[in-house]
Amino acid sequence: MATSSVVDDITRAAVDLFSTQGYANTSVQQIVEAAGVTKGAMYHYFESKDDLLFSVYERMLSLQTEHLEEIVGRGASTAQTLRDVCVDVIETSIDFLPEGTVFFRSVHMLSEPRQKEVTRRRRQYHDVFASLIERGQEEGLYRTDVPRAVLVAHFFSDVHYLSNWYSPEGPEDKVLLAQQLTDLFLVAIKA
Amino acid sequence: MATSSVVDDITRAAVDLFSTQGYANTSVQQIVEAAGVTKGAMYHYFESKDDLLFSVYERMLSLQTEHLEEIVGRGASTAQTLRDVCVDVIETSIDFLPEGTVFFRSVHMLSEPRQKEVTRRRRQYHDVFASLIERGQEEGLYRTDVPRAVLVAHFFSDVHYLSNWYSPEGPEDKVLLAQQLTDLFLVAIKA
DNA sequence: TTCTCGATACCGACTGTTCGGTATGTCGCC
DNA sequence: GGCGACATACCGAACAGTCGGTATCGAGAA
Repeated sequence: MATSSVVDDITRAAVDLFSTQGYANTSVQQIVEAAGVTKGAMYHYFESKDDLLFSVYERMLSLQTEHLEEIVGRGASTAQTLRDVCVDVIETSIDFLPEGTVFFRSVHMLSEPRQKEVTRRRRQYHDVFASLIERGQEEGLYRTDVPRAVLVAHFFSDVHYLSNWYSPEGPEDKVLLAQQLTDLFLVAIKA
Repeated sequence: MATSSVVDDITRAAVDLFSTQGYANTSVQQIVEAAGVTKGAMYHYFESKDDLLFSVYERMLSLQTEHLEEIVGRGASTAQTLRDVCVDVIETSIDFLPEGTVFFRSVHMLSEPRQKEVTRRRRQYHDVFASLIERGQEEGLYRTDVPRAVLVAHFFSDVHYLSNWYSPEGPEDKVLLAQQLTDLFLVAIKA
């Protein structure tokens, strides 16, 4: 289909501009010009500028949830599963660094219902993560002197912060970094 | 001075609105109405909306830099100094939670020069922090198998992320949380 | 094969409104 | 009488979204 190309072009341009200029500072006109299409085309495929932003999140959230389910589904040990989940979410966050930038900067610009939806989806992810830690705690693997919510937040803070300092052109390698951050986390929560 | 009250009222209203609605979604009109003053008053004390945002950062950055210098100036051991710095920055970040929200969400909305200035100031802080870790590494206290930049980012990610999940009304106590997060960090970087 | 018709995929000038910023004025105080 | 501290009406630009159009195409009737 030729349509998918148009949609992709628009999405790509939007992510690019949103991540460098911010959502509010980017006009629809800029996006369509960068994508090489017209406003009419954009409003044919997207309901609103808001909708465009949401679609960026949609894609990321779906992908990460998918990965999570796949990894948990493997049925490995708790320790191995948690490690794999950590590494994966860090790696995919690096793969989608611009999306992450947009995400953390501009979720609050979404309309109420959409913001709720995003929050709901993220919480689902966090809940699975938290239950993994809980299982590990029951197995005596992880410390219990710090509230689980703090442990979870402690991990996701790294993921969140990536878009604020990591540069693919920098010295850090993606795979290595994912292992290092995961290791820092796992060492910290060890019983 | 009565003026300081007006300035404070405006700043308070701005932080409040910026943190709940975002910078771009908050009009100058809303701010002055919430502060109980007029546009004229605001533009008498602030150059622009941008200036208003910057002043919020100014205050936070100055305070944290001040604290940092005081703590380092005490001349305690490296381990103790680092611990104190960590606890302090977490605690003050909690004290200035709305400011933090605004900060991390809207720095990119600042004008180029001001953004540069903010980045410069933050880097200064990070550099002092990094040199503390370096000193600790030389003393054999902290691990050296992970790049220092990663260790630094790992810590500041927690500080950064606070405004995304912590609620003063929630079950976590400020002082306790600061200790817990600091502990997680220090355990992770131990040699 | 040709012609029609509906539908999908766009096009781009236009509009209503919002909002940052300003110009001009007023009022009290030194 | 002039200066600092505001008040208020107003301006002009930017911008999201609209709307009346056109082009292309596939299916079915003739």
